[in-house]
Amino acid sequence: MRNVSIKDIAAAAGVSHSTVSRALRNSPLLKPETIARIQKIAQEKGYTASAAARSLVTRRTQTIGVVVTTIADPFVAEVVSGIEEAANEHRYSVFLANSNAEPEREMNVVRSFAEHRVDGIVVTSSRVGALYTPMLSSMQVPIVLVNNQHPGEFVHSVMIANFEASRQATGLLVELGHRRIAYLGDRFGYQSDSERFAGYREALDCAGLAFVPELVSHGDGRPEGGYEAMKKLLALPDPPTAVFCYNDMSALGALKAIREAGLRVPRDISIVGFDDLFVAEYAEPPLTTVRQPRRQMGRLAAEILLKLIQGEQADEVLRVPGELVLRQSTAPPPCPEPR
Amino acid sequence: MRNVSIKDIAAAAGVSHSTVSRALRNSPLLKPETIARIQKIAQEKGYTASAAARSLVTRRTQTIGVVVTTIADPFVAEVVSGIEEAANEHRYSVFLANSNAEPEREMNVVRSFAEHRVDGIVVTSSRVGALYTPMLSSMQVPIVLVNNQHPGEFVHSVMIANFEASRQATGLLVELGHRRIAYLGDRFGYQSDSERFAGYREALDCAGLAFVPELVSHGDGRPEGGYEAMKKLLALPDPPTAVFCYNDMSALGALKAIREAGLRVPRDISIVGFDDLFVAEYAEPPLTTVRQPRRQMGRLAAEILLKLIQGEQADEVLRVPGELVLRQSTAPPPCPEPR
DNA sequence: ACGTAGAATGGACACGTTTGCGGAACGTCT
DNA sequence: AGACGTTCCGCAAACGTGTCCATTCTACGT
Repeated sequence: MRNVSIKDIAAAAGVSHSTVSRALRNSPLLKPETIARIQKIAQEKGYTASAAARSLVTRRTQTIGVVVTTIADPFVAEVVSGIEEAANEHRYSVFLANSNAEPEREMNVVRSFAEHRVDGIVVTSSRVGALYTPMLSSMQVPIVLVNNQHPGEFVHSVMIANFEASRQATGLLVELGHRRIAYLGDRFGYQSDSERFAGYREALDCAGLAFVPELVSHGDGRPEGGYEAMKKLLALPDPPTAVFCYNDMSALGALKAIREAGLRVPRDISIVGFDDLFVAEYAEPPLTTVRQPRRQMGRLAAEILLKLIQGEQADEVLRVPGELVLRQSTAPPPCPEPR
Repeated sequence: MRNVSIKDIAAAAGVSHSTVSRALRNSPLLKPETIARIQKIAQEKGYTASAAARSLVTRRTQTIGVVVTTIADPFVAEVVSGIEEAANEHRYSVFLANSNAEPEREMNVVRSFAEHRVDGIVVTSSRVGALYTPMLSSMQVPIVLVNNQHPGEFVHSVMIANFEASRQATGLLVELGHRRIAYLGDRFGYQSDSERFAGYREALDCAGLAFVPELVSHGDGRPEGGYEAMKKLLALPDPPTAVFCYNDMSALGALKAIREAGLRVPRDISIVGFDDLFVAEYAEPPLTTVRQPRRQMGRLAAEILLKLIQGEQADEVLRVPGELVLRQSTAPPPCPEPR
């Protein structure tokens, strides 16, 4: 059964289809009673405009594409939630595509977005494939990145203020009295890792603490990597009394390593994470960490994108502040053993 | 700058646009060299077909709509990941829409899907608003539900085999030697709760254990509710030695309540969850739970939907088995206090 | 050389919408 | 009464593609 079109309504109302079109868009060219009459008929017939036909002539699809490495990543999911929310408020719909960081899927994503003529794109994947960058930008639409590790050739992005947040987090450990503070980083050379590391260094400097290279260990951003990296730190002759971790996932692994070593958090060692993933709250002990306003970041990215679509100016790199969330994985350092 | 169309290519190749259309679709009506020549030109000009124009005439959009309450729910996100994956393999794109369980947004979702003429819909939200059910079904497209609590008027759905999984999980506790096994359920009357409860009852019956009403307590499916419900159980004169929880979220709350009561898991009390959320693995202790093959369920839902779109038959209610994952929150009951 | 079957291609319309332009109806002013 | 300005509406073209039908071209058999 065909969908009812503007012409069917025109026939029913005894007017031309142009008039119907205008009536449905509340054109001031029509007299109010005509508008009301036509809208009533449209309502009765259960009319729904065809986005395809409309966008064919308006050259706007009211649609944005969102690429993610995988929506199964809770971090990404919340960002997308914010994007979708903001888009919806502006009557935009979102196409979701997972790239899985696979070149083939990345091609599919580009093709799909191009064919559907999305008005703009938000990329929420830490890594964008090299070959895929030029393809994305070749399709003449605005693009906004969220927390991207290689913003390189793109202009617009929304990012967490890594440096400041990291300095603040490390600062907390300093204030608690720690003097041997380790940095458990990420080994992939991401921009966020170097920024967080820089914040860590800065906090040490401010406190007049010397930087000790042995106190830096690298994981892989996941619990397994954090676990191994923490074991190395624990094996030092003089282990740290506090560890600032690149992210919560690493911190989870670190917690496990510490537990297995028979030590207690925060009594023996303090741990600070980064992200405030849901699990941070339910770790044992609940993790002190830096909250990233993920949903908000998604909203902002969408709003910047929508501005760009309207042809307006928008922030090029927007830094949003993190928030230090105090839980129970941080405490003053243990008293030196009495001797 | 306009996108290059089929006509531009026709002009460049000195043929009619119909020929180009055929060439791009590898029609056997054209001779191979013409096809090759035209495809080459299309390639050079960076041609991308317009999905809008195409779907206007084919009456197919190669698009499916996915409604979720919120993509920020990790459970949902993984299901969606599976849906998107399967859809992509069949060259379908997905529209993602969050309903947030708000009537207004639900209306928006329906409008948006209707206007975009999606070929089918997957609903991954535990609750579908009453008013919104008829709207969805009014738009003449196939619909598949995933783990929906009120499948009511819809025909097709994919669900976890609650009863069997729950019986098995409770059975584990029985085998470990527990005799006072509690059920920490959900209070909203969801179908999954009653099915899981039924499985629990069945396992008790099989083991010849009497059902004790006091050993049933209700949370709200979230940690807070689980926490409160567990406190009630702990306050009993003769508390349970094991608890089977409606889901992992409730179990997390239960773990917290137990910790606060100064008891240890699993030494004093065993806990089993349901879902195998990511956090289950990193809870303290790591949680024994029932894994739901979320991604797989998403894939299946998409595949059923795609079959329906092709006009084929498909399973009406597909039950997928859960998998009991043994971790460290379960052990034999404590020895009775020596006296 | 000519008719013809079959292969290859073009013409035209349709899909559903928006919009510039022109025209009819109506009222107002001189 | 005629000129003119408004108000309201219809006509037609356009967006990019698919496809039926008609037409041209090619090659073949006689």
